[in-house]
Amino acid sequence: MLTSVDTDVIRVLGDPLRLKIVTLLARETLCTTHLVEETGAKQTNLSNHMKVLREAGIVETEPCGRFTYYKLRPEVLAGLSEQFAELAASARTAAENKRACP
Amino acid sequence: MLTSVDTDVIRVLGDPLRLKIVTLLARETLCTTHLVEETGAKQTNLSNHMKVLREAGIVETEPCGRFTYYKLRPEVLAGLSEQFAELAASARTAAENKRACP
DNA sequence: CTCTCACATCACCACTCGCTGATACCAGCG
DNA sequence: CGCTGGTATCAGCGAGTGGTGATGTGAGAG
Repeated sequence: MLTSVDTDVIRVLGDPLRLKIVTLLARETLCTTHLVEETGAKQTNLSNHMKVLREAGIVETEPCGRFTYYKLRPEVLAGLSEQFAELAASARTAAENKRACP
Repeated sequence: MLTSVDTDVIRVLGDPLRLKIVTLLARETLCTTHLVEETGAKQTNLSNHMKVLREAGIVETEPCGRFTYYKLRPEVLAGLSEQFAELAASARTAAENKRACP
């Protein structure tokens, strides 16, 4: 089926700041301090968003001394990409499948 | 670049009902009445969501007598898919790019 | 013409969500 | 130890958002 896209991950990525975090993490593994510098957001706010990303399974944490490093889980993004690709492919063939007026 | 993902489309697709609508429209072109039947939502609510989808450029309208047919724009979904694929690909190579602790 | 039906818009309520400040926790350093 | 710095959690506030009922509009049927 092509309905298996769960909205939780999409909703989480729908926030501009979180998407920026994901974009940054797509380049390199970073800890909260780096993210605070890069995004300009408050530490509390960042930590909050990181919790959301963690609970959505989008990022993984890796403690390193006092620091906490975050890295992306590519499978999640790849899965999203594939599901959107399926929808797009299905949509291309569905243009002429017009259900009759009731 | 891989930062060009605009969150508007993602946010719009982050709603369960809207994603269901998109999934249905990926199969066939439907009008509001059909969508009301399929989703069980109120007509007003549906119309509201369709407006959001329309303004996000995800669907197109096609009047047919008294009925209004909606169909997906596959390019938008394909673009999303590609951008997520880029992020995933970048994330795979970024695992060992760990910035030094400050 | 008038009535009906499909659809859109408006106004309102309730709720959720993001942001913030205060605070607690934990690891290393002296 | 006690202190410092990095992180997580908590409570609260304000703004944005989804759902709903009432109402408007426009095209076909009779």
